[in-house]
Amino acid sequence: MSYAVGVTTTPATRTEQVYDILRSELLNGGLHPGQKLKMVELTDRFGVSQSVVREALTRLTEQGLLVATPQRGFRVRDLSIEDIAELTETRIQVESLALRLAVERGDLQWETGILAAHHRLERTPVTREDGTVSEDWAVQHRDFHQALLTGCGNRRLESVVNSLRDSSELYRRWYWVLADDHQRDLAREHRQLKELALARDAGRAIEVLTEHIDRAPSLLIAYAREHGVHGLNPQAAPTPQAPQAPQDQAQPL
Amino acid sequence: MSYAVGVTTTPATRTEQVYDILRSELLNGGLHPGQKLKMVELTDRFGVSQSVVREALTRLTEQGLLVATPQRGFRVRDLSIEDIAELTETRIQVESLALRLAVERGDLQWETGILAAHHRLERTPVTREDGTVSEDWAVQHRDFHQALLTGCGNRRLESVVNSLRDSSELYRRWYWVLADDHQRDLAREHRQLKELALARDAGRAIEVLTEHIDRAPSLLIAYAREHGVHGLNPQAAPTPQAPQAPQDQAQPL
DNA sequence: GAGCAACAGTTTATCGAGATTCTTGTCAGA
DNA sequence: TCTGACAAGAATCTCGATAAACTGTTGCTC
Repeated sequence: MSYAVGVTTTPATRTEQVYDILRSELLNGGLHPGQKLKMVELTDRFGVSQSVVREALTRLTEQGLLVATPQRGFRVRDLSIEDIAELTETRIQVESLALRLAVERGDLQWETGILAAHHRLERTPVTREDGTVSEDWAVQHRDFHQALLTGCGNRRLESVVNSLRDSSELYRRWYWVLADDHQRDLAREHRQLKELALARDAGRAIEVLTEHIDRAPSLLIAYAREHGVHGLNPQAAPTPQAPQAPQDQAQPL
Repeated sequence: MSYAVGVTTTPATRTEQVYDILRSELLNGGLHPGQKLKMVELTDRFGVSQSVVREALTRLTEQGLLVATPQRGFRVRDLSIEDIAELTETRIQVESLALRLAVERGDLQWETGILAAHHRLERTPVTREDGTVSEDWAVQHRDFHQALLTGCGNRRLESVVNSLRDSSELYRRWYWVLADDHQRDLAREHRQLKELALARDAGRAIEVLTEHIDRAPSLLIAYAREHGVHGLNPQAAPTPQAPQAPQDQAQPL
């Protein structure tokens, strides 16, 4: 899935390249909730035409990562406590479902995949030297959770789970910054998940997964209650490590 | 939701108009699984530029209703037994979940909504004079099921359910034609759903809903097993009532 | 007759500009 | 000081054309 490091298959179309970059910036917290995405900026930055950027933004909009208003352009989806709560509830329910099916149906290949993904995750440092979350870790993390569920043998269900997880990623930076949670032992949670899945203990695996998913959003909601809802407004928030989009790394395609 | 009949708010952009039309044709079975969507045809038909059609198609692709291949255009998603099975399983699981939450949490407004939607559904004839399924009924049907679930108070979950249901709609015509099922008493199923929901009997409501969702796909799968998998290939199938896209109704915007 | 290469016709991806619509800032009047 | 109208500026949506890629056919070689 992400082994092939040196192969770097160049995407066929420019739209896809722009889409990939924008998407990864969104999921890695490079863009603020509510932030406006300006056409000219993006076309300049990528050195492509409007059509290309527009299609990329349209796709991200359809995924629920952006919001489009006719004649008024695109912006990053807004944060709100209600949405975080609903999103989290949905994720917990649907992902538990998928995990149960996976534990029931998973075969040898599934087991092996979990072991491999967990090993890679374990050996990838969470943060970089400068303290920001490593993109590499984010990839391994995603892969591990995907490996857990892939045994369910239902691609539709998997894709629902993935799409919900992506939506949560939009908020990850804000979990990390606003509700920073130093006691958390992420590695332990992942180890438990791996072991319970392999032991085919669906019940306890779901318990751990629920706690795993719920922890960050719960803290974020608690933070917001404490500091007033406006604590969730990124502009007003105690602006964290380099929240600007890395637009200085601009490089034409 | 669909009360306002005379208001016909003209969509702001041309893209949206084209998108709406195409989407409704897809969901009402106006287009074959696997069918190619040609640019020139569509631009001619709607009297708009390529950009407009392209954006509409891109959005439908992102929803999983179409499939896009770089340099090779767009086509309607293919039918396959595996996909129908997976889609149905996912729908049953997720929709049951939402129904359980709705029954637990629904308030007076929810109850009223179910009654109203059911009444409208009951009074709308299923088929038109010529035997095809009425689009109006399809709308009322959708609204009724949405009313059932809206009590769950979770918009994310609702939107997952809706998106899965839309995907199933893609296949509805083929259920109808290939596995035509004359013994079925749809009205009774809906009445039961309404009554069990209002009686707050989540368990039995879910039983009925599961059967309701599962019936058509089960029959279709059985049909395919009997006639060979190629029975699912619309081109090869005993071509039903007017399977052509209604492209003669072309009218520029 | 099978396989391959070149060619013409068709279709898609991308571009840059024009027509519309929104946003912002200024100014007059209450 | 505040409200509302107006105009300049900026951004979006849509268009039609060009460049690039694909498809199918023909003719050639073995």
